[in-house]
Amino acid sequence: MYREFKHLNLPAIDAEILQFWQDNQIFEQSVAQRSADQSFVFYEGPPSANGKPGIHHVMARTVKDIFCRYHTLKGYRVERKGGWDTHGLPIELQVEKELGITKEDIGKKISVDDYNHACRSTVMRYKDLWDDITRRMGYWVDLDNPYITFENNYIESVWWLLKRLYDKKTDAGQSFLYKGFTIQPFSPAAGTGLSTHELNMPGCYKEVTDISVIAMFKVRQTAASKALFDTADEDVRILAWTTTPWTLPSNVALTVGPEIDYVKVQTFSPYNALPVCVVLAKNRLSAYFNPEHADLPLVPFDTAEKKPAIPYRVVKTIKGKDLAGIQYEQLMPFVTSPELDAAAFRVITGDFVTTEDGTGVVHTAPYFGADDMRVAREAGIPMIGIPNEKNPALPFPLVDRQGKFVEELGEEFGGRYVKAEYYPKEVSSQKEFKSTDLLISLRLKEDNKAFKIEKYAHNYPHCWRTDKPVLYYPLDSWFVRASAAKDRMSELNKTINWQPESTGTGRFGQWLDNLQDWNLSRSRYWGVPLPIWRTEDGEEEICVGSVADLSTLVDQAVAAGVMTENPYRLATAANGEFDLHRPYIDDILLVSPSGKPMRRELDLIDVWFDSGAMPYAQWHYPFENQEAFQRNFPADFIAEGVDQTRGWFYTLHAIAVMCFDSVAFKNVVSNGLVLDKEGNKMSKSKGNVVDPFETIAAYGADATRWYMLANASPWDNLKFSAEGILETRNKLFGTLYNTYNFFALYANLDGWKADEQNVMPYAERSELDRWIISRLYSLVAEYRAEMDQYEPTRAARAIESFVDEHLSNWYVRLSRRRFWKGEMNDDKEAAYQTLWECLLVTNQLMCALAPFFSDWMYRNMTASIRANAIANHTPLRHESIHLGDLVLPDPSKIDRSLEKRMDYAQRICSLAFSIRKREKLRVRQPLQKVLLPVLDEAFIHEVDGVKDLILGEINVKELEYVTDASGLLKKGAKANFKTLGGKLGKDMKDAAAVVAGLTNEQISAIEQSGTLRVTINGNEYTLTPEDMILSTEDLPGWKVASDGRLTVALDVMMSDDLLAEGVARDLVSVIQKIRKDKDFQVTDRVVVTVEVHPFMQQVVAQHGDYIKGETLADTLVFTDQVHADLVEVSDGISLHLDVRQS
RNA sequence: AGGGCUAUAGCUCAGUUGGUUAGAGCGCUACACUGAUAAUGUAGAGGUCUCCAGUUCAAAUCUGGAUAGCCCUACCA
Repeated sequence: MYREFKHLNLPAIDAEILQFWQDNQIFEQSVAQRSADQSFVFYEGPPSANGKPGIHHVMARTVKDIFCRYHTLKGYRVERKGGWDTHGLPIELQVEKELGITKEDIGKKISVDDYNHACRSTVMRYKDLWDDITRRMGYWVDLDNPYITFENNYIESVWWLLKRLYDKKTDAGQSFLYKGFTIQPFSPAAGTGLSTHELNMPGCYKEVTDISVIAMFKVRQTAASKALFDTADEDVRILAWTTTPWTLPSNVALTVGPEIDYVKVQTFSPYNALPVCVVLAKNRLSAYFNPEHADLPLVPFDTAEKKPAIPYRVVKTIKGKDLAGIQYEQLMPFVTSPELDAAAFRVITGDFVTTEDGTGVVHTAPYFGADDMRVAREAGIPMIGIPNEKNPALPFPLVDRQGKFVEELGEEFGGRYVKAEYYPKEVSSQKEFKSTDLLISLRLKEDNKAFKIEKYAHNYPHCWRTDKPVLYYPLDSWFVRASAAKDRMSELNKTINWQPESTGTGRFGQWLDNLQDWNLSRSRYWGVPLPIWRTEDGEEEICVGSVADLSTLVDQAVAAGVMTENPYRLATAANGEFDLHRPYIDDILLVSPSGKPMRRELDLIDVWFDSGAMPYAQWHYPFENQEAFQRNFPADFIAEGVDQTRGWFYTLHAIAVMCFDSVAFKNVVSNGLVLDKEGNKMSKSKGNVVDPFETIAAYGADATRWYMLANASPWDNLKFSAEGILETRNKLFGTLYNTYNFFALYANLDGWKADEQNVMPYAERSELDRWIISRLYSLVAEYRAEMDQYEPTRAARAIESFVDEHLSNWYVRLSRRRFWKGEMNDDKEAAYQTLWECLLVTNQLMCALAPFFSDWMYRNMTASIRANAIANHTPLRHESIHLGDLVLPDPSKIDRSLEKRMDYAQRICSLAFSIRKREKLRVRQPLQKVLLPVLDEAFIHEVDGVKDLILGEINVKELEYVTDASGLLKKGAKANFKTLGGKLGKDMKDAAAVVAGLTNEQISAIEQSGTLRVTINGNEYTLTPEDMILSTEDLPGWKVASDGRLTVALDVMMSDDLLAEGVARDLVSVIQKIRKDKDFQVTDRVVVTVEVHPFMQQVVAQHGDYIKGETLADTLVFTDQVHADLVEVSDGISLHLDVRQS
C-alpha cells in the first residue's frame, strides 16, 4: 500500500524525515558508501558561534548543501568537515562589553588569563542554536569532528604556515613575513590597528562633515624661492587645504604636482584684508576667486561687509616642479628644532596630486598619511615629533595612542582628543564644546594663517566595532609580503570558476591587481600569537614553526638559564596541554644563538589568517593526516556571501598561492544579501529581521530552501518574503503532493506495484507516455547541465516548469481516465509505470534542493518493493533517496519530434478552448469538427500522431486539414525581418508594407515558384518564402483563433445528437458531483433516480449505457417520486435527482 | 571620490547573436472545468522596458551620458 494523506504538511514531513535520517545515519552512509578515490572536496567557511544564526545563513548554507548533495548523488565522496571561527576582535569586544571593561583594563583589572578564559567560554555560546538550525534546515555537514580555530593543533598548523612564509624569500631575498613600520588605520577607541579587511566592512566609510581649512604657509626668501618674489617685502603664502586640521601641527612638507601649473596671486587676506600673495594651482583659481573681481582696484576691501568683493591679480604662473625646494615657515611651531627647521618645511613633488579639490597643494604630515609618508621619505624630509632616543629618525608622533595631542602642544591643545567623536557624549554634546579641528582652524585664523575655513562633507573610514573615526597612525606591524605574489595570485585566479563570473574577474581580480601587503598584526589578547621571538635590540630573531621546535628551544633556554623550567614538558608530563595562547606563551623566553634572551613579539595575528589556514589546519597538517590533506586540497567547491570576497576568499587564495603555489578552491559561488520584503537590509534596530527557526517551523525547510534559490539567482540580493515561500509551497510541493496522492489512490485500488525487473518497453507505451518520458529525460539533461555550471536557479526553475506545465497539467490531466477506468490492462500498466517513473526521477532531481520532501515521497513510493530491490540489487534498494545514484541522461529516451508534436497538440487545444470560451460553448458540449490549415508537409503527419489526444481534450468529433486547394483559406504574409534586414537595408520598411499587402494569389504563387521579384524604391529584390512569415488570417464562415502561424477553426453548428450527448455529459457531471458530496468511495456502485423529464429520457435512451458506466450506476430510473433537491443539470434543464449507494 | 552590478506589469522574475504583438508566476476581475479540489483552464485589466542622446532599415537588447539603488575599492589633501 502507498500512504495517502489528507493535507500537505511540510513541517511534519521535516520532522519525520529528520528522525529517519538520524535513526539510520543516512548522512554518514551517504558519505561512507562512496569511494575515497573519487572525492569532491568542499570547505566549510567557519561561522562564529558567538552570534545567533540568521535567515541569511540559511541562504548561504543552502547553496553549500545543494552542490554537496548533488555531487554525492553523482557518486562522489563529499566529506564536509564543519568548523568554528573562534578568535578575533568581535569576540573580544563582546567580552569587554559584558565584563564592563575596556582594553586598557586587561592585565590590570582583569588578568589576561581570566580574560582569555572569558573569551573562550563566549565563543561557543550559541553553538546549540547553530547545531539546531543546521539540522532543521537539512544542511548536511559533519558537526561531530569540527575544526576549532582556538585549539592547539589548529594554532600549530597556523604557526607552521607562518614559518613557511617567514622562510620563503622573494627573488630579492626578502622574507614573506617581515616587520615593518607603516601608516595604518588605527582605532584609538578599540586600541588597535585595523586590517584593510576590517576597514572594508560594510558601513565603515561614512559620509561625515568635517571642518576643512585652507592654511597659508609663509614662504621664506631663499635662493630657491627667488622666482616667487617680485619685491623684497612681499608676504607670499602657499595655500594648502586639509580636511584634518589636527594634522597641521605635524606638517613637514607641502606636496605639489610636478606638471601642474601654479599661479601667484596678489590679493588680500579674506579674514582681515591684509595684503598677501598666495600660490595655488591655476585650475583652482576660480574656486576661490570670483573672475568678476579680477579688475577691481587692488585696495583692501571692507572686512565689515558680509560678502566682500576681494580684488586680485594673477601675477605669475609657475610649474610645480619649479616650486620644489622652496622653504616655508613652520605653520604651528609647537615642536621644533634647528635640525628640523633645516631639513623640513619644504615644497616637494608627488604624482598623486590632483587639482580636483583644494588648492592643488597637499599638506603633508607623514605620520598621519600613507601617501604623505611615502613622498616625505623619498624627499628625505624628517618626521616631526617628540624625540626618541632609541631611534632618532623616528620621533614619537604628536598624537598618542588614545587619540590625544601630547602635552608638548601646550595648554591650548595638549591632552585634547583630535576627533570630537573620541570625547564622551556628555562632553561633546555640550553647547560650548568645540572640536579640536575647529579650535585649530580658529587659532590659524587669529594668527592670519587661514585663508578659508568651511565645512566639508566627505567619506571617512570608521572603526567597524566602535563606530568612531579611525586615525592613520604609525604602527609597527608584521606583514605578509602578499604584493610579491600578486602576479601569481592573478594568474591562478584565472583558473578559478567564479559564480557569478564578474565577482572573480572584476571584484576579486581588480583587488588582486592592486594588492598591498597584508598587515597581520593585532595588538590584542584572544587570537593566534605570532610565533616570533626577538632579542631586545632586534638583531636576532627566530620564527617557531611547531610546538616540538618550541619545546626544544625552551630546553636550550633552560640550559642557558633564561628559563627555569620547560612548561611544555611539564604540561605533557602531567597529561595536559600547554595552552598556546597568551599570556602563557608570553612567559616563554628563548635564547638567541649569541646567548641573549629573546622575547615573543607581542602581536597576535589577523583572524582572517586563521580562517584562510583551514585547508591545512583543519587536518593539523603537516603534523598529522597528511594523506587526508592531500586528498582534500584544493577544494572543488566553496560558497560564502559576496562580502567574503576580500575576506575568506582572499585569505584562502593568498595562503594557498604563497605557501603551495596552488589555488585553494576551483569553484566558488558567492551569494548576495538577504534583504527584507521592501529591499532594506535586515537589522535588529529596524526590527525586520526574519527568524530562521520560525520560518522553517511555519513553512518547512524545503519550501524555504527552494524559494530562496528559485526566486532569484543566489548572487542577486534576495528580497525575502513569506508569501514567496507560500507560493513555492502551493505551486511546486502542493502540485507534486497532489500528483502523488492521485497516484497512490488508484495504485492502491488496483493493487499496483512497481517491478524494476519487468519494465514495459517505452515503444509499447502510448504517445502521451513516451512524450512525458521524453520531457522527463530532457529535464534530466538540463538539470545536470545547469548544476554542473553552478546555476541552481535555472535548475530549480526547470524542475518547476516540468512539474507544473508538463507533468501535472498535461500528462496527468490527460491520463486521469486511464487510471480510474476499468480493469488492469496494458494501457493502465503503462500509465502507472510512466507516472511512477516521472515522480521518482523528479524527486531525485529535486532532492539536493528539497531533501526532506523528496525523501519522504521516495520512501512512500518505494517502501513496498524495498525487500525485492535489495534481493535483486536494483537501484531502489536504498532506504533513502540520498543514497542512490543520480539518473543518467539518456538521449535514447528523448524524442524531439514527439515533443514538437505534443507542443502542437497543446497549442491547438489552447486555441480551441479560447474559441469555446468566446462562443460560450462549454467543453462538455461535443462539437462536430475542428479545422486545421496546413502549415507544411510535415504538419499533417505530426498532428495525426496526437489527433486523438486533441479531440478528446477539446471534445470534438473529427479533425480535418485544409489546404490552399480548398479555397477556404485567407492567407496573410508578414516580412521576416531577420532574413530580410540584411538584404534590404534601408528599403526594409517599405518592403514590409509590400509583403503585408500581398494577396492570396501572390502568396500562393511564391509558395509554388519559390521566388518573388519586387521593386522597392527603384531597387529590385528577389524574395524567397523564407523571407516571409505566412499565416492563415481567416477561414471565412468559421470561428477562428490563431497563435503565430498556427490557426484553429471550430465548427460550432449544433445538431440534436450533439446536444443530447452534451446533456448526457452534464448529467454525468452532476451525478459525479453528488457522489462526491456524499463522500462515496470511488468504487461504490449507485442507483440513480431522476424526475420524469421527456428530453432527459430521450437523452438517457440514447446514452444510458455511457452514463451508467461513467457513474458506476447499476440502475437509472425515471419516476415522479424523487426525494431530493432540485439540481440544474444543463442549460435550462433543472430537475430532481437522487443518487444512492446500491 | 572612483570602479562594478542592477533598473522590464501592483509584486517576484524571464527575455538567446539587435528583428516588428516584450513574456511567466503571484495578486485582481469575469467565465469555465473538475472522479487530483488549499488544484486547474480561458479571457480581461495592468508596460514610456528608469531618463536623455547616439549607432542602425530596425534598440528592452549595442554605445555614451544622466538618475536611483546596491556592492566593492579608496585616508588624494
